[in-house]
Amino acid sequence: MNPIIQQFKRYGFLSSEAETAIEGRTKHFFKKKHDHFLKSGQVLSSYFVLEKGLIRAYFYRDGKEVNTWFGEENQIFGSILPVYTNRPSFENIQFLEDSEIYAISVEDLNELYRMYPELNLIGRKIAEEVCVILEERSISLHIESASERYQSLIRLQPRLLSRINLGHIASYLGITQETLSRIRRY
Amino acid sequence: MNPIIQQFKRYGFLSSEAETAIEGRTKHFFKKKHDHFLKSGQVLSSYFVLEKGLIRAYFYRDGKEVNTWFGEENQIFGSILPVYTNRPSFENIQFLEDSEIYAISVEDLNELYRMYPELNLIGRKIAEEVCVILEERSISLHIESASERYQSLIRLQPRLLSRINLGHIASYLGITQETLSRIRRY
DNA sequence: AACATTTTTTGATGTATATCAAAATCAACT
DNA sequence: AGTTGATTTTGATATACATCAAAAAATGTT
Repeated sequence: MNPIIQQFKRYGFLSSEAETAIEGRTKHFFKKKHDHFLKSGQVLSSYFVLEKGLIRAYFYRDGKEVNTWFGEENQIFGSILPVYTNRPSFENIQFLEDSEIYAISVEDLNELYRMYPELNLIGRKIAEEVCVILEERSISLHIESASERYQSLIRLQPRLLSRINLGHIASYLGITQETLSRIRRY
Repeated sequence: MNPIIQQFKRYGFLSSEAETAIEGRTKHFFKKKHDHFLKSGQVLSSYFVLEKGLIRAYFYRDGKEVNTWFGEENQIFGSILPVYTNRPSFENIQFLEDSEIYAISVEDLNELYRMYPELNLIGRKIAEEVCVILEERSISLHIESASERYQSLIRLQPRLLSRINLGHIASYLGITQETLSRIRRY
């Protein structure tokens, strides 16, 4: 079954008409490790679900990459900014493993919101869930030391550590790779 | 006119029935400087609009207060967590000036979502806007130095600085008051 | 297996910010 | 206006983390 529909159903009721309409707009891709799904400023971002694989979102700051989040299987993602403003994201999204992905474009999503207003409840729940996650992330960055942030990451996404190299993790935590290496040594 | 309705209308269409229902559930308070609107764990938080005044949201960490945001006139606030989970917030909300406030409880809001599903579009837009703000805040905490965060705050909420003492601002920025004082001296 | 490349660790040193203590300034009240 | 309490600034020192350089370990390739 289409994993976008599957995810949507976790948040609220979906009529069979809406379901069919989503089905018809869902795109299915296979991507290789290191491929990019979105390049900032180029494409209007979308909601998507990783059927298999691993992704990171990052942006550039002073010519260097800064990771903002990692995505694993069976979650729904997408930066909210394009959905809210209809402008492209500043984020790039790259696959860190060979991946299989189901996606729906922002244009299609907004059309679906118009055609099936019931979808707005699901959209609201998803956005509210993202708020809760972002609040936690802000608090972690606000008050935790580097080592506490590392512990928080282990708690929230334990499987990441064996799948991603230290440089990417350090960038996500807002510290250098050297500092992360020393933190792990204790 | 009821400022909650006024704010809602910025995000989408409101039927006159929904408008009347919101009107009937809106509460109007006057609060003194230093009063609390919400104490964490006690009351289920709500959406509200400051007609006049100034508020801060904070929580405790190791017995010390940490400010998470400040609210000024003509914005809509409320922590999303209780709306999403139906559980009380960990945040306290305190008035920093004598204030006038219009509020709607989470229970009432959720009832309104059930009675007038059209409201979900407005709720979605509000949650999406909060996501965008929280993303900015996370990035600021992630990559900016203390002094850059201070500049960001000046840019986003310039009027705060003359209304709030340094200790509160420093706590929001995640630095000590002494460091903020030195940053301002240049 | 040997070589090249990437990733992780280690060491030496620099910098931003914290901590503790006290002085200076500002605001509130009689 | 003078006294009291709160807020802000200043100074001395400590700590967490960054930077730069290089070694060590792991991984990929022929």
